[in-house]
Amino acid sequence: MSKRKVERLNLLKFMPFRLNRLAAEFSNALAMEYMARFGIDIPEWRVLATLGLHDAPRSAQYVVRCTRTHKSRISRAVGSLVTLGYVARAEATDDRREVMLELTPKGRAVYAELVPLLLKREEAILSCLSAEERAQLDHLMDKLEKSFDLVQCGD
Amino acid sequence: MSKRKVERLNLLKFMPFRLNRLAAEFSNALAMEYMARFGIDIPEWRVLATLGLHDAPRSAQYVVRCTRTHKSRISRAVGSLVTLGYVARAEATDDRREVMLELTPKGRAVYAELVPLLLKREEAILSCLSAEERAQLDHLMDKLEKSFDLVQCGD
DNA sequence: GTTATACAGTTGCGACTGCAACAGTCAAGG
DNA sequence: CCTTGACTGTTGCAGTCGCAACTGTATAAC
Repeated sequence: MSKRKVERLNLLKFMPFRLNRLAAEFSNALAMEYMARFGIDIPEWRVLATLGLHDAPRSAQYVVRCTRTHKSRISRAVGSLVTLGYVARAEATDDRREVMLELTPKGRAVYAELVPLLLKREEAILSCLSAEERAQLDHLMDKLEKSFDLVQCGD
Repeated sequence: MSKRKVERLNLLKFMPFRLNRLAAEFSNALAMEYMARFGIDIPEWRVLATLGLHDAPRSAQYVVRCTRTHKSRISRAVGSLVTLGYVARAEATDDRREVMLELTPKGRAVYAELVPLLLKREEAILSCLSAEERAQLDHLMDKLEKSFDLVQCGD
């Protein structure tokens, strides 16, 4: 009768658990900012951020690819943003299946106001790391992302 | 009329976004294993992992603290695990508000089978990093966790 | 032109989640 | 003893999510 010792696992040192916890804390710390101020949630913020990065309209499919977010989520987020008057939908002239999206002036104003706030908050949270440590973190995450085949957003 | 340049933000370099994406990928890569095999999901796995780490029964509240998971989620996860026959509920003798939880022999068997599989998978995913890089990652996450006041599980 | 296949985006549906309200229990103070 | 406040765990409810089915459009093959 073998009474071999059972291999144990400490959840607090288990990578998926730690990542989930950290991601949730990080998001919550920043979400306060825009949720309260402009009535948008995280998927909506992702759409805003993607459209705000460019000056020309983009298709919904493009946003899906860039944000790695399910198309149904993007579709609903776009719906909310249109209702809020932050985003305008327009049919594409060349391929009428696509829906072209762009920020309205009101949406651009929100974006311009939001981005510095968020970057400042991110900065505050990362201030517990030295410059070198931040560079390490960036490098490590790059490596992990690449190994997951999470390649960049093909423009 | 000031036409100042708008500050932009690249979502792919924005920490909460990256963390969320990485956490989701990591979890999905491992969740396959136990979801398919034993019909449990992530919150259920967390309960299993917490109880499996100790030999004596623990209260539900203890699991809540260790996993940083909402008590309603834990309550429902425990319900499923009891139905599956992996966990046994017993009233606490000293404080009858508490529900003491422990793994059944069947639950222990699942734990013993699952842990090596998960550690192996985690290992495979982290194999894109050198030993030094892994130490760095661990160190950086420790620092971030501490700065979020995510302190250890008070036993 | 017609058919078949592939793609973009929307929506109904079932499952899951967190919040808040709740019942049961405990401990302290009068 | 009784009341008050705090704590543990459960549950109803409303909101969100992903999947799969669907509509409408484009493209290719014949």
